Order: sequence, then structure tokens, then C-alpha cells
Amino acid sequence: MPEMPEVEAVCRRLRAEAEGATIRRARILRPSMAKGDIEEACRKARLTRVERRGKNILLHLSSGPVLHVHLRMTGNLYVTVDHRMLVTSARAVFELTDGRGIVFEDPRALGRIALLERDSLPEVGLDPLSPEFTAEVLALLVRGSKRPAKLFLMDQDKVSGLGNIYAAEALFRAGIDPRRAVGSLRRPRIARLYQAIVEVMRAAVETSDRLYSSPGRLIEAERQELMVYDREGEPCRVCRRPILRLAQGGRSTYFCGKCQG
DNA sequence: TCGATCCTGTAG
DNA sequence: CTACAGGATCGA
Repeated sequence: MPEMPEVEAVCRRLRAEAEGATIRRARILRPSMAKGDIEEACRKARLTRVERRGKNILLHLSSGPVLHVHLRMTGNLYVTVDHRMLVTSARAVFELTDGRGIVFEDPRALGRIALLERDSLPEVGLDPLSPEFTAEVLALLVRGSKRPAKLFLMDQDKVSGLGNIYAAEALFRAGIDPRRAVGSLRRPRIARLYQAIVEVMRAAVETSDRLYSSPGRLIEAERQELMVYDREGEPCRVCRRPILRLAQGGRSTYFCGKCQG
């Protein structure tokens, strides 16, 4: 259930617990989710580096190629003390030489795991927490676009890492109607949107790092207090009007009709 | 740019 | 039973 902050938390934990570890062998439990000869590439390979690009996780192997993991909607990747301890939704396990295991779990099985060459790694847009992401850059990115603001924010090729929740939250904070053509926003609004994105994502990384990255399954607990997501019919925390829901790109968008005019 | 699709689980 | 789920891709 990850957007960028949750993926970041997963990566941090993997780095702390398994970077430098050696994989004895990999077991693919659901072949339809995997691409490439992963079992061959992982045999006695060291996990040299854990990298994140947007929502993509890249596990660099000493054998040369890179394991690309995408958690999609319900995936998770974590270390267990015993590689034989597997839940039913485990889709792949990387058995380490010390007996632990890196488990790729995904009840819904929408996630993907693929073996890539170093020169064909996924490219995504700017990370919202990187120094290169500025209000000026955002203004350039939206220029000329007629797309609804919500869909623009969810486009991983523009700004990477926002999903359905944080896109809605950022738009609320910026006071922007999610249907508004993003290219029609004026400069001050864009600056406010920039600020909102950075604040929402920074807060989410902090809370995710704290609770999402505990051992084992994901914990569906308090994330940062959400202003609009999944709050249809509930009063807006600012103006008390009921939160509205509409469909955009086949997904639900939650917003306040008054605060986001 | 929209809708269908990939899967399974859960809430209503 | 239906609707929907924090994602992405494909074809019309």
C-alpha cells in the first residue's frame, strides 16, 4: 500500500538490515509476477546497494544485474529472521546465507519483480524531496498542460512518488480544485502547490519511517492526519462542509468543494 | 484520454 | 452480492 514515503521506509529498513548480505538462493513463489532468470542471478550474489527511484526499488547485485521491485498497491518487502517463516501472501523469498530471508509479499499480487541490466533501469520524474525540485521547475513542468491537477500529480514521469492519497492531500493544502487544468494555474498558486507537495511528502516520510517499517507486515495505523482522503461525507477540517468524492482516471478523488475552489 | 485489466481481500 | 482498494499498463 505504498506511495513514495512508504517505499522509502521499506528501503531504509532494507539498507539497515540487509545491505551487504549474501543471498544463498532466491525462490519465486508466484512466477507470473516475475520476469527474468532471478533465481540464477541471485545465486550466491551479494546485495550491494538498495536504491529507490520514485516508487521503484532497485536491489543491486554483485553478480551484475539489478533486481527491480515494484510494490504496486499492496506489496511489501522486508527481512525475516527465518527464511522459512512465510505467510501465504509471500510471492518470492531471497534466502540469505545467515538464515534470514528477504520476503516479497503481496496479497493482491499486482506487484512486480524483474531482473534488469544496469543500463536499463526505470526512469521517473523528479523526486519531490530532492533539491532539484523547486517551484520554478514545477512551473516549467505544468506549462501548457491541460490535464487535471490531480492526474498531473500522479504522473510518475513528471514528479515521482505521489499516489492517490498524497496527490489529494497536496491539492487540498494548496487550495486547488483537482479538476483544474494544471497549466492554467498562476505563479503564486504553483508556488503554493510546490510548498504543499514538499510538506505533505516530508511529513509522510517521517511517519512512515516510524511506523510502516516495523518488522513483518505493514502496519495500517495512524499515518499523518489526512485532510480529505477517504473522508467522503465527513466535515472538512477547515470549513466543516462535507468532503466530496469524484472519479478521475478510474480512481477516487476526495476534495473540499469550498476550500478547493 | 478513457476504460479494461491485472489479482485478492474486505467492507457495506 | 457489489463496490472499492495507497498502481501501472495496454488497447481502443
